[in-house]
Order: sequence, then structure tokens, then C-alpha cells
Amino acid sequence: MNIKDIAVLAETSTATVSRVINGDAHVSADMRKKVLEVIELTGYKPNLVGKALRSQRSNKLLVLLPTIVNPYYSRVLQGVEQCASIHDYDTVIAITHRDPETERRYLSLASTKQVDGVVTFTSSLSDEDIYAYSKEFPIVQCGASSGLISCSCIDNVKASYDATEFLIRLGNRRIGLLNGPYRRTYEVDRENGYRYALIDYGIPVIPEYIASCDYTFTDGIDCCAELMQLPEPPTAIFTSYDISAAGAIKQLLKLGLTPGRDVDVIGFDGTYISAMYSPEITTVEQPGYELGKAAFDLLLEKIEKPDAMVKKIIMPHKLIIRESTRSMPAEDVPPIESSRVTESAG
Amino acid sequence: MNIKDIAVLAETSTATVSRVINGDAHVSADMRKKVLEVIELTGYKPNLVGKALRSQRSNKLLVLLPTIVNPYYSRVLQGVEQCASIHDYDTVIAITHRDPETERRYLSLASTKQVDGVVTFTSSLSDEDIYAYSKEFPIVQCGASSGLISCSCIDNVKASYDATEFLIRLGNRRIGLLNGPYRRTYEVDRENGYRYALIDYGIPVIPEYIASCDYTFTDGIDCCAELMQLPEPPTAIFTSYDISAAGAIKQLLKLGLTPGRDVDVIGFDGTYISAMYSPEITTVEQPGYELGKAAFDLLLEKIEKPDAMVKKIIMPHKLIIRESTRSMPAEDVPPIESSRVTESAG
DNA sequence: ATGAAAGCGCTAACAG
DNA sequence: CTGTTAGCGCTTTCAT
Repeated sequence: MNIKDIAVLAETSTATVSRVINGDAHVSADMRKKVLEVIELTGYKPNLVGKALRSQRSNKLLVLLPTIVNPYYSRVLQGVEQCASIHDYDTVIAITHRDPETERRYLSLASTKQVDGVVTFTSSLSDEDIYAYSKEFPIVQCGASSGLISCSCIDNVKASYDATEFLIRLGNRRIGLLNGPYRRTYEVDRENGYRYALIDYGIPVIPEYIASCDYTFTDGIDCCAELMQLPEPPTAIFTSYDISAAGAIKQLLKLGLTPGRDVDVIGFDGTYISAMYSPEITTVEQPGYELGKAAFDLLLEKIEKPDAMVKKIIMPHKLIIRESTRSMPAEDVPPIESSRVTESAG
Repeated sequence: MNIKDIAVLAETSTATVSRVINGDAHVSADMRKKVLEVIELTGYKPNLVGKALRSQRSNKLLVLLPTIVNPYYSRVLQGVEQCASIHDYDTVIAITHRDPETERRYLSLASTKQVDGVVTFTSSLSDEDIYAYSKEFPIVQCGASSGLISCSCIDNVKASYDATEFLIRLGNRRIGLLNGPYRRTYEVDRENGYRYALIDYGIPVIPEYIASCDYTFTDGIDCCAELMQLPEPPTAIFTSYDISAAGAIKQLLKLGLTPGRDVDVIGFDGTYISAMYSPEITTVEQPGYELGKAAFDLLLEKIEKPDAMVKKIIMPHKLIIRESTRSMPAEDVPPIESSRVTESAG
């Protein structure tokens, strides 16, 4: 069943059928009615591969996720999807499992014109590789920033600084950091924010307190266990993922310590895990939905104007204080506002 | 840059270039070398839309997920993906958010030949609708079973029976059930398993103990709160998702009750959430990876032999006993084995 | 307002 | 072993 069959049944040409399908105004009401009847009757569905081949666009977007285990991605995804569907784009997702080869395979969906654009998160490819792809097709980053292509993200340095500063104001001087092991920009930023805060408060940065910790629960446990075995174990731990924070807390509980009293713990992302856990986890919330929405806007601009400027949209983060950190007099709570900024670079 | 350009540069025909690209043996070594050089030199990537249009297949699979919030899907997905990639299929994912219209939109990717087949989980469409789609293109279910199309799943009746029986043997007579609100087959099955176990042990089924509970953490809290407000609150709660179990436990803790002592709680799926939570959650584990793998096998069979029989592959589940249920003498642990069976129906 | 016809990039007979 | 050619299903000038 193809457009020609419909044309024959409706006693007209394929051109007219095509016009009806695509809402072209230059069709008489009678003709339109007749064609629509035939379509209805036959249950005809246009072959979108043919359409894509001819029109050189697919109206599909690809979102590349390193994993779906972190529920943080769920919210961002919704931001992308909802905006995309308003603009008549379907969103399909592919998981890279942080494997460069897999990532390249899925990126070839764009190279080969099967999708019109790509939103990527933390990539397993180098910034340069991603930049090279950006010459081939529209691609933007979300939640991570190389500076080479457009992206929406929070200010990770500041977010990490805020969390660390909060721990310091709580009275901690020995603060551990469980940071991701991939050395992506956002991980480096978070480590820097942590370092800057310590330095600003005259606290020495001790390398042993900085652990390379994968984004899994068990890694959170293991890294926390290591830190707590140190001769002078930290009195607070800041982690790069809520899941790692849960792991750290689990380990503290195993050691008979009480999170939020003996040791303060802060997570990252503000996923439901942080609200769900017992004790509830203090966390740096990222505005997931908004980041996704902004990423889509950036991508759409790139699709429509391929030589649009590279833009970086920075959204505000928020420190959500819960049970895994001890309480502090309200008037001493550090400032955590962060303003929305749009920077541009040629 | 298309196949014709390459043909011109390599001083040959498009047919030969196509042969080289597709690994056809009927090409001389010299010619192959020359073509490959040109491809390398130009960075040419075949347009897969053209290929798909011509060959009437895309080598892509679509996995339809209701949500990615439940980490259970992550493991199943890996099963599908890994098998798919071995057979040279790419796997793309779409989220329905349990919206029928969205689901239909993504299913049209298959109707319109953009993907070769679909793996769906719990669907927001009726079993009959899905069955109708199965006439149009290859589609299989995973983790849910309508009986109308091929699927891989566990025996939900038995799984639920096992969990309920375990709670009964622990000494509980008032057992609450937090079950999903969508009345899908697997939900009905789980309620039935719960009922059968109670009946077998001569325990009355009390409607007030059966709550309709969405798969979110907050719904778990709310439903548990309701049950515990009953004049005779349950002493055990069986839930359909690990996340609901976490919610239930959170609520019990709020009420000053100790899970695994005052009230037993069992979750479902065996996701990392159950292992992560404090206390750790007793759960019915589904063999996610294997379910995904089986679903792919079923789908592949359907793609290759469109009129293959409808099959149902039932995989073993496993009750994993952790801290959220009280301990019991080892010799009294109920049998929980469940064998792998393949049923067939015309 | 409608139709004829060209062609998007590719593959697969078929011929040589 | 290699080239010619006819479409896959659709859209879009260009006529009429």
C-alpha cells in the first residue's frame, strides 16, 4: 500500500495525495475529502523512509545517554521530548554504555541522515571528536560543556564550591570528595569547585580525600570505605552522584556512624533517590527539565541555522538541605543562588 | 557526497561501490582496494535512508519503554541491545510515559518501515490494539504477557504467590498489597498470586489491604500511610516495585516502626534500589538480562519468519531475602524455584 | 487546482 | 568481475 495505490483509488495523482497528506492548501475541498476517505478506508500510512529520502530530513532527534541507571536523565529527557514534540520532532534514545565504539555507531544515525540532530550528555569521545561531528550534523551537549559546541549546563565549579562551602560552614575541615572517574569537563569542574572552596577557607587540599568513584552504588560504598580507613578520616563527604552518596551513607551505617551527625554527606543531581533514601540526602539539584528544554532549543536553532553561533546556556543549581547533613542556624546558611547567564563564543 | 560520487572518483560504477560497501565477494582485490581508498579519503558514509528505502529494512529495533525511572528496565535493555548488536541491529529506545497517543506515534516508526521490529514492555494500549499492530510488523512483549503475541516474562502469579507465602510463613496474617494501578495482565497476575496464597493458607482476603499504587516513591509512601491508618493495620506489605517498597519503608520509619521487625516489606524486580536502601529490601528478582535476551530472540524469529508461532517464554524468578523482612529458620524457607518453560500456542 | 515526471541514494537483477 | 538500469515511496517543480 503506497501513495500510488491511494492515488489510483482516489482517482487522482500521487502529487495530490501528497498535498492532502501534508496539508497543502492547493487542493479542492472535494478532492481532499475523497483522498482522506480512501486513506481512512485503507488504513494507509505514508512510508516515512521514502519521505525522508526525498525531503532530506527525518523529523527525528537522537538523544545519546551514557546510561539510564541514573534517574537524573529521566527528567532531562522529558524536557527534550516535550519541546521536540511541540516542534513535531520524535525523540529516540540510544544508550552508549560509555563505550566509544557504540557511541560512534549511534552517531552514524545522524551522519547517515536518519536523524536530524543529536543531543548528547557526557560523551565517551573526546571533545575534539564531538567537535568534528558537529561539522557533519547538528549536535548539542546537555549537562556537560566542552566549549566547542553549544550546550546547556549548570556552573559545575560553583555548584561544587557551594556544596563544599556549606560543609565547611557546618564545621567540617576534613572533607572527602567522591568524583567521577572519567575526567570529563564537568568532573574536573566539580573537583576545582571543591578545591577552590577549601583554599578560600584556608583548608589544605589532601589528595587522599579525593576518590575516583564510578557512578554506581557499590563504588560509592567502596570509595567511602577507603576514605574512612584513613588515619584521619573525613568528617564530611561530597559526592558527584546521588547514587554514590547513597553508597557512602550505606557504608557509614555499616561502620556504625550516623550520617548527618558523625559524618555529613552531600549528593549531586537532586534525583528522587536523594529524597527517597533513609536518611534523606542533601544534594545539589540540577534543573533537569529546563536543561533538556534549553538543549532542544539550541539544537533546533542549529538545525534551522547551521552556522549559528556556539552558545552556552548556564542554568541555576540549588542546594537542597536534608537529613544527611547536620543542621545549622538559618542565618548562617551560605548563599547558593546562581543566576542564569547566556554566554556566547564565536 | 553519495555513492555516485565515489563511483566516479574510483572510476567504476555505483554497483561496484555498493558491492564493496556491503562486503560482496564478487569484486576484484584491486577494485576493492581502490574503492576503499576513495571512501577513506572522502570520509564517505552511505546514506542509510536510501539503503533502507531500497532494501525495505533498516536493521534497527525499537524498544518502547513506559518510563526509564525504574532501573529494572536498564538491565532488560542491555539484554536486548547486546543480542541485537551481535545480529547487527541497532537498538533505539522511545519513552511512552504511559500515554497511548505517544505510544502510537512511536509505533508508527515500525508501521512506516523505519524500524524492523519492536520490543514493548507494559503498554498503554489494549491487548487487542497491540495484537492488531502485530499483524502489521514484528512486535514482541517483554515482562508482560497478553497471550496474543510472543513474549518473555516470569510467572507473575507464582512470583507473587511465593512472596506472599513467604510473608505468611514469617507469621503474618494481615498482609497489605501495593499493586500497580494500570490493570495490566502482570498486575492482575500479581494480585491473583497474592490472593491464592492467602486462600491456600486460610487467610481472608481483605479488600482494604489491597492498594492501587503507582510506581513512584511518593505513591508508595501514601499507600502505605493509608494501610497503616486502618483499625487493624497490616503487619506485612508486599509491593509491585522496589521503589514502592522504598516508599512504604520510608513511611513506616516515619511512623516510628522498624521494617523487618514491626512490619515486613517485600519489593519487586530486584533492582539496585532494593540492595541500596537502608534497610536493604527483600525483593522478587526478575532475570532482567535474560528476559531482554529472550525477547530479542523472539523478535528476530518473527522478523525472519513472519508467520512463526506465538511463543511465551517463562523465566525463573527468585526471592532475595534481605533486611526488610524478619529472619526465619533456614529449614522453613519456602521453595521458590521456578523452572524455565516454553509454552506455545497457535 | 491538478497531473506528469524527475530524482532523493541506494540495491539487485540482468547482461556482458 | 563489472556495468547498466530499474525502481523502493515520496515530494516538488513545471506545465496545464
